[in-house]
Parts: sequence; C-alpha cells; structure tokens
Amino acid sequence: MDHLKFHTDKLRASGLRPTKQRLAISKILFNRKETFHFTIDQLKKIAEKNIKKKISVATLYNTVHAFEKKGYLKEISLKGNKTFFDTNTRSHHHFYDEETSQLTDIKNENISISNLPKAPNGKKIRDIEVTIKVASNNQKQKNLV
Amino acid sequence: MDHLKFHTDKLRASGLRPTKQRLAISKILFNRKETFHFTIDQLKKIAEKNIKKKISVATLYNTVHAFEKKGYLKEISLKGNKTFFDTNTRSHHHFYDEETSQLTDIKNENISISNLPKAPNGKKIRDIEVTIKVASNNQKQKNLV
DNA sequence: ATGCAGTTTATAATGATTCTAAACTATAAG
DNA sequence: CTTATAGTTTAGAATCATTATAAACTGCAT
Repeated sequence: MDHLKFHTDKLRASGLRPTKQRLAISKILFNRKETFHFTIDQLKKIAEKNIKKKISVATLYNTVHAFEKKGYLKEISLKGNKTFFDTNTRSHHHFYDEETSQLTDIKNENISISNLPKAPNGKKIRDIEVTIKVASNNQKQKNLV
Repeated sequence: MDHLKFHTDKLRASGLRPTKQRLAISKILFNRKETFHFTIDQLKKIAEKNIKKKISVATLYNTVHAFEKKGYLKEISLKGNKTFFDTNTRSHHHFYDEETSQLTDIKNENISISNLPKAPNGKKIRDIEVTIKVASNNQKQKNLV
C-alpha cells in the first residue's frame, strides 16, 4: 500500500486524522515528483476514481483548505471563477495557457526581475508572482514594451 | 455636460448605442487621468450614485463585457471570487495589497524581466503579468530566493 | 468494546455571474 | 414630428463555485 505511512504520518503530524478521504487526497497530491496544479472538481474526479466511491465536495474543500493552512498547498492568482491550487508552495512563477487552462511552473531562479519600483506607502513586498500567458503561435501578441 | 460628445462618439464608434447607462459608466471609467481598478459591485455603487437611480447588474455586466470586447477594459488575474477590471489595457503590472484589495499599476518599463525560459511546446508568449503582493510591514515575507 | 471528539456527508445557503423574455428606447425612415 | 423596429435595459430566475449546517459516521484513547 504505497507509502501509506508517509501520508498517515504527515496527516497526524499536522493534527489531522488520517481518514480514508484525506489519505486518498494526500496520495493524489503528494505522491508526485512534479508540481500538481488543480481545481476542486478536477481533484474530485481523480479522488472518486481512486477510491471508487463518491466523495463530498465539502470534504474536498475542507481538506484542501486544511492542507493550504498547513502550508502544503497554495492558491494561484488567475482570472476566471474557479480557484486553482498548486502543490508547489515555494515562491515561483507560471506559464499559463488560457486556451487549455494548463499551468507550468517556472522556478524563481529561472526568471530575473530587476529595477522594481518601491512598494506604496508603509507597505512591504511579500511575494512576486509572474504569470506568462502563452498561446498557439497563430495568436496575436501584446505589445510587451 | 462634461465631455458628453466624447463618450457618445466613443460608444457610437464601437457600434454601441449611447444610452444613459452606458454614458454614465463610460464617464466613470474613462473620465480619469489615473488607471481605475474595479469590481462590478463597486462600479454599480458609483454609477447609481451618479445617475441617482438603480441600475441592473445585468446592464453592468453587459456594458463592462462590451467594453472589454472592444479593448477598453481588461480583466486582472487575482485570486478570490470576484473579477477585477482595469481601465489600463496596456500590458503592465501591479502591486496588490491583499489586505485591502488595493491595486496599483506598475508600468512595463518600470520592471525589468530577463532570462525568461522559453515557452512550452508549440506555444508563444503573449503577455507577462507581474503581481507584487504587498502587506503592512509587520507581516512575514516569503523567501524570494 | 465503548465513548466521544473529530470527520464526512447531503443538503441548504450564499455570492458572483449569466440567462431570459418582457418592457423600454434610440434612431432611421417617412 | 410620428412610427416601426432593432438594440437595450431590467427584474427575476438559473447556474456555478464555494461555504455553512447539523445529522450520521469513524478513528482512536480508554
């Protein structure tokens, strides 16, 4: 039973009981080498296929938000109505294909940002998020000055 | 009647009849030197105060989407459930204060981005959007590498 | 085995946005 | 200036994502 102990321990260490649902979700999200980007309904489909049972949306929201609060997931800023989550919780950037809603990670060290203006009033910079929108080659490109 | 002709002409030139509602919205959005960032309900409050009458949300959505389609507005990528619009339709960046939902424009030329990785597969870069999250000085900062 | 706090669940509630089809209005033509 | 009509606005219903509720269920300590 693949790495069950890892997920059980991780949950327990976070003060979350290792229930069937949380274990299934934990495996889906964290048994990966690659970053995983998802919406709640995508996760729901995968989870229900894995455990071969219905899983309530409330449970998915509860669990995802619990993981987010524990720092295992973060929310991505995108336009549109659905919330996207990311298993990569480090500060990093994305390619975003609006045609397919496909996200690809870009490590912070693979983009250089310089000449930042200073933050407004008494505010401090907490994070920088770069989203590079991509599309098929036949699309118009914006003027990037 | 301030610049009425300007707004009337702009609407007609876009194939939109200059109705009372559209003129009110057009004035609110485009009679400004500074960029304006807003949500539908913020715009609704301002518009209703200006014309001293109720205005239907359907009309606001219709009009804002028509303006967006004509290239007079663009949608901003942010997390959260509400859609933000921006009267600055050029490619540019933002400071974003998550505490107050306050957005501040940053011109493209005021941020230097270099060393971009190349876009995935057969895709081409269409736009780059940098969001710099700011907060009060007492908040924790993420590791920006 | 038992009890109970923590979980899950179906369902209702909420909030943003979109749809609908009836009433209204800008405007072109007479 | 009237009239006809296509384009608009509107209230309210419908939809979609998300959150709240409170009853049933389940890990786990005893």
